[in-house]
Amino acid sequence: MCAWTCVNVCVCVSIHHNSHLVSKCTTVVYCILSEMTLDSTPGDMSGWKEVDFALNCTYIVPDQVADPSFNLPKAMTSIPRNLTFEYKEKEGVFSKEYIPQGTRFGPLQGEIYTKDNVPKLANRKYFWRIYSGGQLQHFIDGYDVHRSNWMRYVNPARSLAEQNLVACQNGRDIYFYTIRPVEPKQELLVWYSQEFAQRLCGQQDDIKQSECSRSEGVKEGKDSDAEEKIDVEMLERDTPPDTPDDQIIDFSKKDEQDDKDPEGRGIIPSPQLEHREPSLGLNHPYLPDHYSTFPAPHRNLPLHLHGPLQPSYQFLPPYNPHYPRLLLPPYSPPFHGMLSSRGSLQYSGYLGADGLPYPPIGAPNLLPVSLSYTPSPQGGLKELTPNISPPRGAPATPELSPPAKPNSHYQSPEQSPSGCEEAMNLSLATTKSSTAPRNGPGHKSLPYPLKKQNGKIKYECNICSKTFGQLSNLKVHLRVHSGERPFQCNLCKKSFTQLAHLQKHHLVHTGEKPHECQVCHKRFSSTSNLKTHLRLHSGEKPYQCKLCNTKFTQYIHLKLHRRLHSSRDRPYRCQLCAQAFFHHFSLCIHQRSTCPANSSMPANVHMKEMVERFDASQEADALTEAASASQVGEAVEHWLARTLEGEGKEDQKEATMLLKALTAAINAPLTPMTQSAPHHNPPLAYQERASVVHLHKRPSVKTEGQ
DNA sequence: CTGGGGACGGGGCCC
DNA sequence: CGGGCCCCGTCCCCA
Repeated sequence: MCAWTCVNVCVCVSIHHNSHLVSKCTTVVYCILSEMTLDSTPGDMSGWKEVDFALNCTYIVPDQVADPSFNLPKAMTSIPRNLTFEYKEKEGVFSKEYIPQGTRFGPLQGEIYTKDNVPKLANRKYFWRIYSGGQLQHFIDGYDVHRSNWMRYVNPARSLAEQNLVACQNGRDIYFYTIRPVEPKQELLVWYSQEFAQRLCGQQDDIKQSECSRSEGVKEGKDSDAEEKIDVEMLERDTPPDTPDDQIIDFSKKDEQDDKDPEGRGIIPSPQLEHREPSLGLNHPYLPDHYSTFPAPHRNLPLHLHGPLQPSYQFLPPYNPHYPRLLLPPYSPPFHGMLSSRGSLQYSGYLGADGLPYPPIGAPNLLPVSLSYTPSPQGGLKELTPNISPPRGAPATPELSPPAKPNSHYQSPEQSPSGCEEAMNLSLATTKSSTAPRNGPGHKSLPYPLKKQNGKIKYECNICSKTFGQLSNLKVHLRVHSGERPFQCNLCKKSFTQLAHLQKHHLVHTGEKPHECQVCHKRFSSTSNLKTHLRLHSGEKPYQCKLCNTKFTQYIHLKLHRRLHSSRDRPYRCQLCAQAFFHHFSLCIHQRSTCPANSSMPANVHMKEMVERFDASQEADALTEAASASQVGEAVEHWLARTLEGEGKEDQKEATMLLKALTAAINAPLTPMTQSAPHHNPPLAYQERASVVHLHKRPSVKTEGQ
């Protein structure tokens, strides 16, 4: 923070065109600098207010202003040039280049709702609360990608270590400030400022007004209390328990409440909710351990709902003792921190990723010159609900199918970024007015440049990094992210990303079933469905539950079936990794042999699966909890023998080895690390986590996770 | 709860 | 470069 304030002195004047801000900034900076120099213990920062962030920020990065004719959601086009959307575990916002500490992004944009005019069916996942005079004044709703800006995509930080942004309310706007330098390709992860959290806590925990901030303290309001309850209820509906198998990255899971499209039948994927968290539960630094006892799907919610809308947030302390450390990162030496990781880097001479010099980030005259087409990463279909199924009578596209050129909303060649060979980054991308030379084939109709690999163009999606063999495939794929659905059914107004889908859909209306089963002569509208049907004749059941070996002809049936296993109470939960078991001895085996949190043991996924399967077996059920190690060992042996009947020699050989390991684990003493007492009858912190590894590698049978 | 059918989404690839 | 076709996968609905 010292560094931050120091640089403020140097840079503010040169950057901010707003003289008012400059003068204020300088004044405040000197004050803080002095204070910090005298006493730099982290505790000193506890008094930092949002106004301090506002006054001390050094760089202001405005949103990109996109040409509205591009018809792309503002949430995508507004992203500043030094940021980009990327898809890792999920979609997020990443830095493209070094961003110094003390950089301000924002303000957050979105639909404004007062308490009274929040639509009943509003999706509150992106709600931000704006307070004024201690009262909740309105919400900013980032749900609509056309009204919100890129900030809606910034993921919440799950730990102090990864947090690099802090959210502050300044005036009636929300800004994100970098609280540490952000390295290139690092994800931006935000958490509330202390004050912000306080306000939210105040709402939730009835914190006394006097404990809240001087200027923006929050008064507990009964209205908002009621509102919280509603929110939580909605949340419960919004996030149905997931299937136990977190190994399956399934972005097509449905968010049943909110994602109903206007047609009321199709449900839009909600990747935001899915699989955000590692299964082993990273504890948020602000939250005590109980936090992890809440179902994972809740923890997966966006930042805004981690707030008072969730019970878990109750544990957020109004003043977090850790927080000041954020402001004084240990690696940020006084006076140099801001540029420390860049050595002698000077902003005046800063070279962009494109190798071209450009003025300091955030200078007002530095509005991006490019429309970096960064389609909504998580946007996918979800945020584009209005486009997907436009309200009747107001079709997004004419009632012809297809109504428009599929790529009509992409940039025209004239608008497209430069495609010159070296210009593979967005920094050189140009706007509509650009006269930069066009690139070779495949570039001109894409709104972003493509990379080259060994001289060949790599058709890579800039959102999810999927690569394609042909440009046309990539273009079609991009609709998944942009939400573009150019093919609309003129009968029911449903729209589709591909003409073939529309054509298939038409069969719904015509009743045509072109595919016939040669066995029973039943007819089907699709080959897929015919194929599924044929399994009934062949007896093929490719989907097998690894816990009880029940097989199914359809994957969805296996998924439904698995819930039965996970819904049973598993009272014995590992306190290290949160995996739960039906039996105490299974927990013991787990802790001695397969607990992933026990770093002293090499990860053995086969063993892990064995333990899970045995735990769910009838042999395990038959044992008493007081069973001796030898009795457990005997049961394991019996279970293995039964399970492996008819298995191949290889499997048996492998199983024998595993049995030995398992038996050894039963008899092994607990390592010090795993000696936590079994957790009896806890609320299940996590749903069962199924393994993706298949003990018996039979290609014809797909067990869970396959 | 299981099983079967219907519908749709997405990607590969050929023309 | 886009259309067309095919395939795989997933989910919903209902019996």
